Parts: sequence; structure tokens; C-alpha cells
Amino acid sequence: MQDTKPNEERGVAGRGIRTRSRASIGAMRNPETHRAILDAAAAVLEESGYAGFSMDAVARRANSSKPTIYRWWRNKAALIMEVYEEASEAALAATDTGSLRGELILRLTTLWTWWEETWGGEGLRSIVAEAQLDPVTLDELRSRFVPRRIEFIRLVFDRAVARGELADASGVEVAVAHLIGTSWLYLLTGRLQEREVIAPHVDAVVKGLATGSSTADLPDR
Amino acid sequence: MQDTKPNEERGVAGRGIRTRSRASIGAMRNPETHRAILDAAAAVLEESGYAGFSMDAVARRANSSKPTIYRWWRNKAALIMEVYEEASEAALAATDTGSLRGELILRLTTLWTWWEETWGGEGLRSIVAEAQLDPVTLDELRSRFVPRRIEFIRLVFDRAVARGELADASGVEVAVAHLIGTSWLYLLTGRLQEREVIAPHVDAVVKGLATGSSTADLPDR
Amino acid sequence: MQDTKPNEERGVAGRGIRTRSRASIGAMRNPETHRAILDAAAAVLEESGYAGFSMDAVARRANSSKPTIYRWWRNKAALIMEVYEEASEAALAATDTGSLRGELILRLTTLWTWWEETWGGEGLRSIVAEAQLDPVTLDELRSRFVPRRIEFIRLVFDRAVARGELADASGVEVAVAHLIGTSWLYLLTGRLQEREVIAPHVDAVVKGLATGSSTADLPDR
Amino acid sequence: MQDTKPNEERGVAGRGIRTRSRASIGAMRNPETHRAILDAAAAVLEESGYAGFSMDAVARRANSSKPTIYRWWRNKAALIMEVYEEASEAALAATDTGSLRGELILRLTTLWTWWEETWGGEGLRSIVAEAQLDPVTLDELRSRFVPRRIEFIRLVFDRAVARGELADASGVEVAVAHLIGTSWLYLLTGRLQEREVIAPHVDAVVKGLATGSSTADLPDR
DNA sequence: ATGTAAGCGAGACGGTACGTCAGGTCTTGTA
DNA sequence: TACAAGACCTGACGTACCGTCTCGCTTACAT
Repeated sequence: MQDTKPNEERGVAGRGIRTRSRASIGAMRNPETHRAILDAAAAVLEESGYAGFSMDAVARRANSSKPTIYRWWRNKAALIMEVYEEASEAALAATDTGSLRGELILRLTTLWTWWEETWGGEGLRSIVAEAQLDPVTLDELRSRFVPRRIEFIRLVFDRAVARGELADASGVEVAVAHLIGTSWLYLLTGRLQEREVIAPHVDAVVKGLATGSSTADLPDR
Repeated sequence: MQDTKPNEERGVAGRGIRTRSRASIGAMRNPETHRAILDAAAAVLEESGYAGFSMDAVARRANSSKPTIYRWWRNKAALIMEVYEEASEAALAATDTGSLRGELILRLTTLWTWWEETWGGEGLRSIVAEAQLDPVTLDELRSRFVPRRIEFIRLVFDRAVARGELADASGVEVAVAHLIGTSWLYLLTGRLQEREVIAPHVDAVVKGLATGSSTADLPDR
Repeated sequence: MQDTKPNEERGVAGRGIRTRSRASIGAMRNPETHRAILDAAAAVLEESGYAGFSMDAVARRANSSKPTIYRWWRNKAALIMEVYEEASEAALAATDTGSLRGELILRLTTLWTWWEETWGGEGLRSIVAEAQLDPVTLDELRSRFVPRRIEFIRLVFDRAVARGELADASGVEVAVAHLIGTSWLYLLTGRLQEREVIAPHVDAVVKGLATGSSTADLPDR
Repeated sequence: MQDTKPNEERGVAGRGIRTRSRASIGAMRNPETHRAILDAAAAVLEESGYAGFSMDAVARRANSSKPTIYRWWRNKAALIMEVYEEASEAALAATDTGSLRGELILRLTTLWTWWEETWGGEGLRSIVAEAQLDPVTLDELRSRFVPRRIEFIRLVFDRAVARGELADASGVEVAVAHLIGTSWLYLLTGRLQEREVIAPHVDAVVKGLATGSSTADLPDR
């Protein structure tokens, strides 16, 4: 995730542009190439968005080649997923504010802001869109990608349970789906700037959990 | 639905005043062709899904032609939106079971089932994916398409208010976003078969509304 | 060929643009419409050349409609042929300078100049190109159109025979084909500005005819 | 012929000095594909003529693809030109019968026959027609294509000069234009079957050259 | 030290779809 | 019945991007 070669000869140009092409380093995967491709992918997403994101553009930008990209990533979606996960982990560091509500609001606000102000949102929009085109990618999205995003929110609830703010973890499943689903909805419909809806949603979630998750007293239809 | 303007905008003035009459007499849009194209679009979605949905395929299937399709619909997304809205209105007729909870569960279950068992889900997935590719489509999605979907759920809450089951409409906004967001999340990640999550989500929503929407007693971060 | 309606209400705009649309004059062919279409065809050729010459453009320009054009002309080529013949007759009036050589040079120079400085050349280039696309048009070109163009040159030779400058008309066939063929070659390859080649060709023709057309003294292979 | 430059120009320097080596190693143009496309182009011309000649048809026939064709040929005209030049060189081999007249008649007869009995004529008709649609193609026709065709005839005259049958090369320019122009005229108007006109034209040319090209004794207009 | 096998760049390639253009026909309602 | 308006089908255009392939260079590592 970090360049570990201290003596690398990367040019001055910014992210994703290798100024000199370079050949193989032998019969092993070249980490510099790998890095350059990920950086280029991020840069292309940043500059051109999903609509302008083509494998050719990434290869050109990375001073690499399409076959090399396809050697390491199954397809466009896999590449975007990797670069998204890497960047989101770096950008969305853990927080602990001591209260469930505060932490959720902070976390979601940070997320929405990252989505809107970097290529992050474009990245996730790309992943979702690509997944609609290919069953394998959709499966990858469901079984691997989304669970990790869920974990990102779920941790907050786990901490609340640990410190006794929540009695148990029942209802957390629903709460997380509520927050993730709503966030995606706002992302995918271009409404990320409506940041003021975050607090009400968090409040609804927190209140729902606080009063217990029993549904026994609810009238059936 | 069924905006029949041939690609450029009609006048803005509403309220029954046609700002400009049709520029001339002459051949009118052929409703049979219109119908055939919509039917073909649905059929292609059904048979080939979003990945196999091409304007060529629709034109071929409708015994029509690409120029004719593009005369009436700006792009793929516009066509799918129209056919989706038409079909969803027909398939998801109103219900009234007398209780907010029951009605929401019924409505969502019906929706998820329609999505999964017809081309409906494929249609919405297509619309969302296409919107990520084109700003104009995204705008159309946000400003026209989603509000109508929201209305579909909101009506249920309005009825609950009318019959006194809910004190007021505060919090409905959040509740609707919760349900729509969650539904989209499950649709877009291929988890529509997990129908058992519907009830817990509805319960969370109903309970949240029942106990009032005040957040004054919630601890800030 | 001329507008014969003195009280017509043509606008001020130049050739080929009817400022107001007008409807049918009943169950007969409307000569004004006919005229407007021919004028529009010439105007479109002038402004956009063969590449930009479309039936839609002509209809629009004439404030007429495609069905009306197709009612009177079989296809694009037929329309261009008519407008070309009309204009060429008007532009290339007869001449009589008293000598075969002088008359041929004058006639050809006038023709090349008309081709180059008006839409005339574009018109003939269009006709030739269209004829390569459709056998019926090619037949029309061979059996009707070209003979008239040949006549245009042949007359000069006939006059030379009449005044005794030529002994007989033998060899005229070859001479005419030589001049027409060369002119077309220069037109179709975009070399009309090389006007200085006209005289040498005319000289070759005149000399060939003057010395008799007998080939008896020529060595066989 | 067979310019294999991928659409943009190579360096201008000629004479065996490659001004720039290939930017990189890597996959070379596949000669089989190149061959297949040329063959397919000829086959489509043969079977469907110019009217039925589409890039789609060629791509389909060659088991290739449109982008591949457009990678190597700027447009339809460029493709037809290459295939025409290749085939005409193969079909119209040099001849030497010892007399100017005999050689010209043989050469023209061979040409007209090849035009009429193979797709050759259709090819040239296509080239001429296409050139009327696009200025760049017209320029290519004038500056490169036609000079080569002229050379084909001019060689005959050069040989006649060499063996003393002609005093000098003056007048050859006119003679060649006469023969090419006439041949094109008969080709483009669908009169190739009138092979009997060849000899008179050749005779006119030969006689004109034999008696010198001086025009001093000709009366001016 | 040397052969081998992989990584790599360059980019050609087949395929599929895009959105547009033009030709020529058909339909509608007006004059 | 001629006409304008324009909808319509057909078929081709030239381009974009996908993911695969071939080529020949370079280099680590096993021999």
C-alpha cells in the first residue's frame, strides 16, 4: 500500500503518472507496476469519473499495458474495488467519541464527505454500476465487498455494546442496513450534499435500539 | 409517465396552457410503434437482463429502428425508465390493510417479489447503473424518478396519519428513506431472496415513529 | 425555367429560400413548388456541395417536403440532373467565332469556368457519382444525359462542316469523346484550374480531323 | 501500394532512411488479417458492386472487424484504392508488341476487358464516386492515384520514343489524357462493351503525334 | 555463467454497441 | 388531388471500449 522501495526512480509528476516506462524486474510480480496501476486508476476516476474510466486510460496513465492489468485484476470492477478499498481504509480511520450517536454521525459524515470531495464516491458508484453488468462481480460485491463496508459501521455498534451503551447486539443488523442503504441511496442519486439528513437517520437508529428490539407488542396487520 | 415530447423540451408553462401548438399538421406519432418499442424493451430486459440490453436488440425485437427509438427517448436510461414506471404502476397496485405495519410489509414484499420474479428488478438495476454514467440521467433520477418511488411508500404513511395511527408526519421522510434505501441495497447487491429482513426493518420504522421523533433526550456525541 | 407568375409573393431572400410556406393550389401540379425545389437544389449544391446535398436539406430549403420531391423526381440523381441541365443550358449559350479551333476553345473554357465558379461542377460530379450507385440512373446517364452533353460539343463540329472547314463528319465521334472525356477527367480529379491544357487538346483534335481520318497508312501492330 | 502506416504519416525522408524507428517492440500488424481484408474487399465488390460495398460487409466477410479496418485504412476509398492498385498491377502486366499503335490498342483492350469482366471496373467506379464525396480522397486521387494510372499508359509512349518511333515526348501529355479520359468516360457511363471505339481513338492519338505537335499553322479563333 | 520462464510494454485484434445520418416511403390533415 | 409536415424503416457510418492475443525485451533465479 506504500511504496517500499526507497531508491525508486519515480518522476516528479503526481499520482498515477509514471514518467518513464520501465521493463520487467524478472520472473516476479513488479510491485512498482502494481502500485502505478492502482494510482493511475484513482487518478483516472478523479479526473474523468466513471464515465471516462477505461482500462486503456488506466494503462496509458500508468505507463503500463492492458495485459498487465488483466494479469492482476479480473476486470474493471475488480480493479476499482481494490483501489477503493485501499483508499477508503486509509481515509476513513477509526474514531471513538464515547457515544454511539456521536460516533455514527461522525463516521457517516466523514464517509459522505470523502465520497463527495474525492474520487471515493465515484469509485463506489462505479463498483455498484459494474456489478449490475456481471454476475460474478455482483457475487463478489455481495459476499466480500459489502460485508467489509458493513463491518465499518458495525464496529461502532460493537463498541457501544462493549461499553454498555447498548444492552445487546440484536437489531444491529437492521440498523446497519438502514444506514448503509440510506447512504448508498443518497450517493447513487446524487444527493450527498444533503448532509443534514444524517443526524435524523442516526437518531432514528439509536432510538430504535435503545428501546429494545422486541416487536412482540406491535400490532400485526 | 409517457412523456411523448420528441427529445427537446416542451414549454415550461404548465396548467393546461399549451405555450406552442404543434408546429404543423402532418403525421402523428404512431402509437403502435411506441407500444411495440416499450414491449420490446421489457422483453429484452426479461430475457437478457441489463447486460444484454442494447438499443439494437430493442429495435430488432420491436420490428422498429434505432433512429425511431432515439427520436422519442433520449437514451437507454430514458427508455427503461418509462417502461419501468409503466409496469411498476400496473404491478404494484394500492393496498389498504388497515395497519401501517401490515401495509408496509405487504407493499415491500410485493415490490421485492415483483423485482425478483419479473424483469422489474433488472429494470431498476439498469436505471441506477445507467444514471452513474450520465449526469443528465442522474438528475432525472433524482428529481423525477426517485420522488415518484418515494411517493409510493409515503402514501402508506399518509393513510396512517389520516386514520390516526400516526400522530403526525414528522419522521416520515426518514422512514421512507430507510425503507427505500434498504430495498435498493438488497436489490443492487443481489439479496432479494432474503425476504425475511423486510419485517424487522418495517418494525424498526414503525416503532421509531410510534414513540415520537423528538431527539432532545439523545446524548450528543 | 422562369417564374411566370407575376404576382407571386416570393420573399426577398435569395435563391432557393421560400420565406413563407404555402399549401396546395388544388388537384394540379403546383409550378411554384416545382420551381422552389429546383432553386433549393441548386442552392444546396452551391453551399454544401455534393457531400452536403441531402433530400432533407432540399426539402427544408424549399419549404417543401420530401414526398413532394419524390412525387416529381425518381431520386436524388434525377433531381440533380434536371437542375443541372436547366442551368447549363442557360449558362452555356451558343457561340460562333468563325473557326472550329476558336469555338472549341471558347466553349470548353466557358464550360470549365462555369463548372469551377458556380455549383455547376459540383452538380455534374454529383450526377456521375450517383450513377455509379444505381443501374437505372446509370442508364439514364448513358442514354439521355450524356448524348445531350455530346450534342453541345458536336454542334460546333457540325457548323465547321457546314461552312466547309471540315470535309466531312467522319472522326467527329472520336473528337467529341476526346474532349468530353478529358473534361470529365479534369473535373472528377479536381484539376479544373489547369485551364491551359484546353488549347493543346483542342489543337490535337483539330489537327487530327484536318489531315483526314483515314487510318489505312498506320502500321498495324 | 500497400502503405501500412497506421493512419498517421510516417516521416517524410525517403530513400531507405527510416527517420523514426517503431516506437516500441510489441505485436506487429498481422499480415493474414491484412490479406483477408483486401481479399474480402475484392470479393464484396465482385459480388455486390459499389452499391453493396459497405465496411460492415467487408469486415464480416474477412472475419475481421470494422475497427481493425479503420485502423489501417482511412476510409472506404482508401481501402478500395489499395485493393484496386494491387489487383490492377497483377492483371495488367507489361506488354511490348513493337509498335506504338499495337501496344496501345492491346493495353487499352486488356484494361477495358479487365474492368468489364472482373470487379476491376466496379473498383475504379467506386474510387471515382467516393472521391466526389471527400476532399481528402479527391486529393489522394489527383496527386497519387491518377499519376500512377497515367504512368501505366505513358510507359508505352516512352518505349516508342526509345525505339525511335516517336521523335520526342512532346504531345504525350495530351495523348495520355485523351486515352485515360476517354476510357474513364466509357467506364463511368457504362459503355465498356463498345470495345470497337478503342482503335479509332488510338489511331487519332498516334496520327496526332506522328505529324508533330506544332500548332503554329493552326488558325486562332 | 547460463538457460529458462515469467513479467512486462506495446499494441493489434475480434466483438459489440453506441448514437447519428440519409434515402426513400407512408400517413395525416389542410386547402 | 397536391401539398406540408414529419414519422418511419433500412442500412450504413465511424468511434469507443472490452478483454484477449502476440511479440520481443528484460531480468530473477535454478541449474
